[in-house]
Parts: sequence; structure tokens; C-alpha cells
Amino acid sequence: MIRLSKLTDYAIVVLSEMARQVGTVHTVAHLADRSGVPAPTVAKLMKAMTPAGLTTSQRGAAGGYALSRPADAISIAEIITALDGPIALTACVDGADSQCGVEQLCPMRGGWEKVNRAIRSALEEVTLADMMAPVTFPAPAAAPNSTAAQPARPAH
Amino acid sequence: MIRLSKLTDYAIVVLSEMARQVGTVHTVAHLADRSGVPAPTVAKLMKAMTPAGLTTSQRGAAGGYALSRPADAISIAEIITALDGPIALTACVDGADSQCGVEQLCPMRGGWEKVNRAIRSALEEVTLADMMAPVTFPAPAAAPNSTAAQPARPAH
DNA sequence: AGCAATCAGGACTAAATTGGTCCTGTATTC
DNA sequence: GAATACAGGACCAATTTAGTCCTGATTGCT
Repeated sequence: MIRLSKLTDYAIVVLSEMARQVGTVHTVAHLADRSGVPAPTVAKLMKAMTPAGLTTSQRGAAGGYALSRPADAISIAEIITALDGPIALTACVDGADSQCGVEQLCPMRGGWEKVNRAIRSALEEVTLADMMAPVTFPAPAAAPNSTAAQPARPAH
Repeated sequence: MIRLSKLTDYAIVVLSEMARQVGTVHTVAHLADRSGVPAPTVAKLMKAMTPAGLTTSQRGAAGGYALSRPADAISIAEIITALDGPIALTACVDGADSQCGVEQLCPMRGGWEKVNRAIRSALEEVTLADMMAPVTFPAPAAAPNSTAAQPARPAH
């Protein structure tokens, strides 16, 4: 299966935790505590998110991190890109060494681009808000039709 | 970046090699030779492709492998699925253990499904034929404009 | 028959990635 | 100036992945 790094998974948990209170600063300790993700890992996450422009940081005593935009303006693609680099389905994309041993490989590189574009746009259309809002079970009284769609899969 | 296993990459090279002559049987040695992929690896690939129904095998002296369908009827999604398992962007999909430590993670699992579906369908629309056809250089006498298109990126 | 070729199906080793931790430095508030 | 937090790395350990090899089973040819 195509693996999404676990870090990205955590990032979404942490970011959505922050999304609860936009504009508030959250310390690493605070976020770790409320998300269940170990603190050093949260720190690592944020160190990637901030340069990428997804969060803003405030140093010093009353410092911390805050989302730089509302959750519905942050796409999953951005989060993945911030952590795992450019979204692409191949091993040799970053133009590192031109020789990939298996020469016949390269003639068909062009085909991957088509695939990559499709995936990229798919990922750009899903926002952080989409990830938290729709399937939260706030109360037992669910929407009428949602009963048929979701419960098929056991939680995750 | 989202990683596609190198095996899958090889698989496409090897399969497209087979696609040149549909209906012919190709031995592992033969395929290895013409694709540049090491023989044991080719063997491993085929052992995944055949049960998945992408290729047929013939044992014995005059045996070998053959594509079970024409290249334009084989989607990239099938190849990936055969090698890497179901296409999904998350760590805990296969319903293994219900506890993924970080509990807050699961409420948002539903969101991934949306993403996964998008990716899956993107991958289903690209066929093996798409991967080989457009940018093959059959003879040194290449098409006029191909000179400009390809060399831009250093091979791959 | 018997022999050679070829796939089937694992076990196994080695290498590359990834996840996670820690340490030192810098900014900011009180 | 002391305490709090982020910044930015280096670094180690664990998991995954790639790749190799070995022992069958099957088929065609001599």
C-alpha cells in the first residue's frame, strides 16, 4: 500500500487540535497533552509546519504555536508536502543522480507525471476541516442517512 | 513524499516489456535480460503478478509468463495493489488491531476515505499502455519535438 | 525413462527509511 | 536575569523494503 508517513498522520491530529481555537497559542506540551502524541514528536512536527507557513510561532515565555489560517483553508496536500516533501509517486523525482541503473525505466517517467498530478489535485481538495468535521460523533443523534454510509467500517 | 515501492516501479518496466509481444511466453531470464532488472527480482515480481491475475504462467521446459490482458486493459492501480496491497494512504487500514495508541486519531479516519477514493480512481484511470506509449524512443530517428521535451529533465 | 528447464513458495540477510530522543542555542516575558 | 518556549540540528533504534537463495513441483525434449 502507498504509505503515508505516520508523522503526517500525527500532524493532522495535532493541527486539528489547534483548529479548535484559532488565534490561540498552544505550547508543545499543551498539544502533546491533548493529542496524545509524544511531546518531542509534536515539537518535530511543528518545526516542519512553521517554515511551511501552516503555523506561526511565538518564542519566549508566553510563546507557542498557532494556526496561520482557518482549518478549511489548509489542504491535506500542504501538510503532506511540509512533512514528506513534494507529492510524487516515484523514487527518483528529485533529479538527484541521473543514472537509475535500470535504463528502460526512464522512458516512461512521463507517465508518472499524469498520475502524480491526479493525486496531487485529489489531495488539494481535502482540507483539514474536512478531516475533523464530517465524521465526528458529537452526539448519538446522527444524521438520517449517515447511518448507512459510515458504520460499515468499524471505527477506523 | 508518498512513496511507491521500487518494486512497483520495476513491475511496470517488466510488464511493459512483456506488452511488446502479447501472447508470447517470456522466461524470467529473458525478461531480466531485456529490462535490466535483476533476475531474482523479476521472479519475485511475477510471483506477485500471477496470483493477482495480471499474468499467466506456464511451467516446465517451454514455460514462462505472459500478460493475461492487453496493456490498455491493465491499470496502474492493479499493479500497485498486487504488490503493495490495497491502495490507501494510512497506516491502520487493514482493520488489524483496533487500538492505535493515539485515540484521537480514529475519529477522523473517515476523512481519509475520501482521499483514498480519489487516489484510487486516479490510479485506475492510468493504464500500462499509457505508461509506455507516449515517450518511447524506438529508434534514434526521434520525433522532431521530442528533443525539446525530454532532455529538459535530466533523464528522470 | 531421465534430464533439463522453468515456475512456486518460502526463509533469510542486508540496507535504507522512518520514528523518536536529546542537546545546545536564541528569543521573550516577568 | 531567570524562567519559559521555540529553533535547529545530531543522533540512535526500530521497522520496512530490497534483494538473494534454496528446495520443491511441473513440463517438454531426448
